This record gives sequence, structure tokens and C-alpha cells, in this order.
Amino acid sequence: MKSEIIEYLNRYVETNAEEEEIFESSFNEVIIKKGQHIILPDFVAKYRSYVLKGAFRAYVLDKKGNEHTISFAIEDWWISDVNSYIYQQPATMFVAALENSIVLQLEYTKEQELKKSNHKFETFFRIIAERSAAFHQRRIISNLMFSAEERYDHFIEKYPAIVKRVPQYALASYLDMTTQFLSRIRKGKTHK
Amino acid sequence: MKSEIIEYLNRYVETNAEEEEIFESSFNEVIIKKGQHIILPDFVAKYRSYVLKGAFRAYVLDKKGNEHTISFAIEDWWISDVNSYIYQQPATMFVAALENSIVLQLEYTKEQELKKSNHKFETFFRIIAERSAAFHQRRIISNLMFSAEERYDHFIEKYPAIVKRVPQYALASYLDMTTQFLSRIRKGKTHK
DNA sequence: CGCGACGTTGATTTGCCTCAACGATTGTGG
DNA sequence: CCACAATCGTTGAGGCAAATCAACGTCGCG
Repeated sequence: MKSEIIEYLNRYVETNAEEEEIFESSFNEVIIKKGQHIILPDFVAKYRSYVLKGAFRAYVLDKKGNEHTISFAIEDWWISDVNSYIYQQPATMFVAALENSIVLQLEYTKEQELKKSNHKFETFFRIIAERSAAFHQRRIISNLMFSAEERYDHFIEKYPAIVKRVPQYALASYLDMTTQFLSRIRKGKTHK
Repeated sequence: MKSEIIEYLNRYVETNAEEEEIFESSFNEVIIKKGQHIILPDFVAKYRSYVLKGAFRAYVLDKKGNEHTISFAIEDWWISDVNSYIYQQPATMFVAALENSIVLQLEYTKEQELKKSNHKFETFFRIIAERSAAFHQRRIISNLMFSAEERYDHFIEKYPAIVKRVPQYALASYLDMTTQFLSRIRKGKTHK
């Protein structure tokens, strides 16, 4: 039985045993405890992380000290500060574990080697980058088009698994509203 | 002297004359008149377009009929409905020319051939996808963190060339505010 | 030169935030 | 395993940033 990361790879490109060995051995399995940060502002994000188990949140702090959640990641998702990772510049985000978690870390230089060494790996990272761009664009559209309540409705429909696992303040800040307002929206739903 | 699109390509990958010929001949040069649409909702975006001359705007309509600008493109930028193009599914956006323009259109199937035929082209499209993802993420962060006026300040500082060329209602809807409110922000600036 | 698209300005409204206080739940050390 | 503090979520009152509504000025272009 193949590991999760190879199954993930094989969704986008076909590989042989040797390639799978190369790919898999480029990752480090790391245990991250709940509350622990894996990326901090001003440090360069050296890795991107594939979540094997657990849940993560990437967020920024504004000048008033309010948190804004940029992304969530549960099993089978990636998490990093994309801008920091791809340009190898200091991060602006925090990334912290919401649960005790296990990730597969891929170091930036290893990723470059993978892409350089084999067209298939290049294709793989191209596809996930495209999908990431498309995903972010859908979020921009939804943020521009919808009211707070519509954004909430849309999110619970699309990502019910995440709603169950993240604290409400994190979801509220992802949806660009206060925890109080999200609480009121939820109250409205259950009463009708 | 090399064409714009080859110079663009060479920012990210080195190529020889033969590769450049293959790459360049995959594009079609097309004239688009001001006001003309190149992508419409419900139609699959068959092309991505590199702007040689002119300016474009991608936007969506919400249920009240309000427009929300998703992206702008001037010379040396790409424009398309990313979700429609990469998944070859019906578009949700409009893309229209803001000026009389000239674009280089790359057909989806041709792009696939390019990427398949040569590792360098795969690398090129991987890099622009990564940068697109990073760009979108920066916009999400800025939309979450900043007030209307701060978003405006940030935009004019970062993209002065675009501010000069797009109508104010388009800029307002990109920055997620009304044209009236943008007008008031500008008035505030000039008086102090 | 006239008309429709674009931008401005003022008055009013509203969606969501802020502040504040109080429950509920969680986790942790004694 | 309980006590209790810290964290998280709820609720109410009041406020504000930005939207809406409405009217008018202006400019580009056919």
C-alpha cells in the first residue's frame, strides 16, 4: 500500500517505483504539537508542509493586533506562507497547529532538485500551483460578492469538515467578520 | 530583437532559437477593440491572453447586478478566468478590453502540448502559476487587514500605472468599495 | 452638439464592529 | 480527579465605516 504522499502525487502524475522512492525520501515526517508554530513572521519559510494528520491555521496580525486567518489545512492539504516559501523571503504569517499533528516537510532546496531532476515532478508542482491560484481567486470572488452571512453559508457547504475542527474565532477571522457576529449568524440559523 | 513574449519567457527559463520559435508560434496575435469581451460567463475560457498593448478588466456580477473587478491587466500581464481556463469549465467572469488592445492568445490545448514537449515550458508555466498564487494571496491578506482608504493607498503606491488607465468605478470595485466612497477618499487626499 | 457614461457631493441608512459583561468549556497542576 | 483559571463563545447596547439613495456636473465621443 502506497503512502499518502505518493497517492497524492499519483493523482496528478504517474510514477514508477524509483521515482516514488525519490519523491517520498525528499520529505521529513515531523510531529507538531497543538499550539506550536511552524512559521513565524520575519523568518524565511524553509518548508512547505503536507498534513498527514491534524489541522493548521495560517494567520496574520494587523496593526491593532487582530488576527486574520489566511488559510486552514487538514489532512491531505498543504500549508505554508506561499509568498515566503516561493520567493524565499521573510514570512509575514504565523502558521500554527490547531491540533496535535503530523506533517511531511519538504525543504525548498529539495523541491528545486525534484523539479529539476524530473519533468514529472515539475508537472506535479505546476498543477498544485495552478490549483492554488484558482482556489485563492475563488476566495477573492466570494469575499467581494457576498455578505458576511452568505460567506458563512458558502463555507459550511463547501468545507464542512473544516468547520467541525477549527475554533470559531479562527473561522470568523477567515470569513472576515468578528466572532460576535459569527455567533449571531449561527443563532439566526438554528432558530429558523 | 526578440519579441515581448520571448523576453517574458526568458525571464524565467533560458531557451534556444528553436524553442523560441515553437513557443512564439503557439500564440495568435489578436486585436481587441475597447469594450469588447474576450471571456463571458458560461463559456469555457479557451485561451489565456498575454497583453501586448492595451488594458483589460476581469469582473463578476453579483445577484444585485453590481460589478466586482477581479483583476486588471496591462502590457506584459496575463488575463483570463483562471478557474475556467485551467479546469476547462464554464467561466463565471467577464473579461473586457478597457482600451483598444492587442493580445497574444494561447489556446489551452497548445499550452498542454508545450508543457508536455519540453521541461523548460513546464517550468515556465509552473513559475507563473506560483507567482499568480502568491499574488492572489497577497491580495486576500490586504483585503482582510486594511480599511478602504488603506487599500486605496496601498494600490496607488504599488500599481500607479494601472490607476492612471482604468476608470474609477473599476478601481473602486477592485478595492471593494463604491465609486462614491472612492471619490470621497480622493477628495480627502487632495485637500491635505 | 447632444447624449450617455462617468464622477462628485450631500443626506440618510445599515451591516457589521466595538465595548462590556457574562456563561460554557477546556485543560492543567496540585 | 477535582478546582479553578484560562480560553472560547454568547448576548446586549451603542457606534461607526461604508453603502445607499438622490441629484447634479462633466466629459468624451458618435
